[in-house]
Amino acid sequence: MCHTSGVSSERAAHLLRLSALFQAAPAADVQALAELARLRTLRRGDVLFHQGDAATHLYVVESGWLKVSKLAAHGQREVVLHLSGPRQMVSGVSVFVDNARYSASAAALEDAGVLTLSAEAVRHQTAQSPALAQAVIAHFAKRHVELLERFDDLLFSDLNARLARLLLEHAPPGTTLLLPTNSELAAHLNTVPELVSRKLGEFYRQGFISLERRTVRIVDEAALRSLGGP
Amino acid sequence: MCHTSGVSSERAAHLLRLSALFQAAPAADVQALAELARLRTLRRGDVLFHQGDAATHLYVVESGWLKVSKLAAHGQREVVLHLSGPRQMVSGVSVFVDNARYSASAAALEDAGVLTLSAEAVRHQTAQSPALAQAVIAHFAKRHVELLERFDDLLFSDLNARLARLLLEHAPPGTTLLLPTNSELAAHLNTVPELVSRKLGEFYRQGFISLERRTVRIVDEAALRSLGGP
DNA sequence: CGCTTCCTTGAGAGCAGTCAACCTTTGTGG
DNA sequence: CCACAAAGGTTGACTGCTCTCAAGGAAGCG
Repeated sequence: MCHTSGVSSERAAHLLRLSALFQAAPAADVQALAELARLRTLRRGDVLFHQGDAATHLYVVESGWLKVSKLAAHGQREVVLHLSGPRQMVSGVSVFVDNARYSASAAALEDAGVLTLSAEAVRHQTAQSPALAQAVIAHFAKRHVELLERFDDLLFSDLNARLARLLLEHAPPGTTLLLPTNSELAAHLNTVPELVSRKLGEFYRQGFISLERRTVRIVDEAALRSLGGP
Repeated sequence: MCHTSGVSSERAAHLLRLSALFQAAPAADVQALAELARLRTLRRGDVLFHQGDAATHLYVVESGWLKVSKLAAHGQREVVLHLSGPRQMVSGVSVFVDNARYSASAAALEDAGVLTLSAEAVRHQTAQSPALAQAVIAHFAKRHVELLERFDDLLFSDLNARLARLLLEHAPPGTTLLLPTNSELAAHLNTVPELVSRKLGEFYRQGFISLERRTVRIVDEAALRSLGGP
């Protein structure tokens, strides 16, 4: 599935210092963490951790993209909470809760490399370094606000609105976008692939977007905005 | 609407030290905050802050209960995110985001008293006191996990399951519970009062609960659990 | 070319939401 | 004590959105 290897502490320190979370922390603190870091390689589709697993590690993406998602109990339903790219932290939250389990799953969207840090080490370093603690607080606060926005999005909007907003965000008028699979879109919109297909078709027929193969371009921005607004 | 008054710093310090957030912090740090604290009195229904207001203050509940909820854009729809009672913090998150606005609203469920602390002062003290920073991190992490559980609840369960779980949680078998209004229940379940009425009626007719006036008691625990489980 | 995967489309079912009417309870003032 | 009003609760009929199932078509890859 995936592979863990040692990594020079200089390289790890370099990566950590670039990360959003650790860039504010003193070099010495980062160095201490870096010595303990390992680099793990993921292939597209590999799962970094499953929802419910004991939260033992914190990860920093080095390359590639991960998706963090929640899975419905029995069904196949999946909702994407967040995408994490280079320099971003994954699973920061669970690590700071006692005896926590991951409350979501993380998987690689493409081949990726992640630095793994043990929860214990991170907590210890954070307790030592006020600057690092500040950075963690700022990160959590930001993530929390993002999550609340997602709440609004998923609870108060119908599918037309969610899809319209997704298109406006990812394919700003004037640009073009190669769509991922309908399944992946569905996971972002909290729906099923069939509905994505239908709605895209409707938008096309109504002249809101142009659609060629899987390439989409916004034609009628105003229409999409009015769908996304209310 | 509501009333702000000075409060002796000894009393404020005492309250703060009892709060979940500040109990781990050094006395000197708490004292500094307490000098700046004011006590605000709310009457049932008063709104402490509205979603979208600039996030200028952090609040610690002294007495009474507040509900933190999100409101749908135009409609009347409301979803309760969290209830905060004595010693609990309200709006901790927004205060640590730059130029943030409250991402939810807070209102008093009953007459209440809250200590108000300026965002600036809290951020400053947190930067000074590592122990306080640790407490903030632990609090945020816990809140984040709670929010993700709410996600599951609202996105992956139908109304029967949500109501069943709410009943099991608030009226453990053997105990009895006086229900709030259907509107309030609806806000917890992300639905409308009519549906709450209907579902409670169904549960009663099926013999899952006993219902007299507004007093409910669980009769068939297994049935409710099986509704809440899948 | 055949396999697999994904996309598309139709038909139908179910849950949730809306609207409107009516009923119950509560509290107030005459 | 009654009359009344206001707030909340209940119920029925109806609509609409989303999901499911199933069949068939297009695209990518060996």
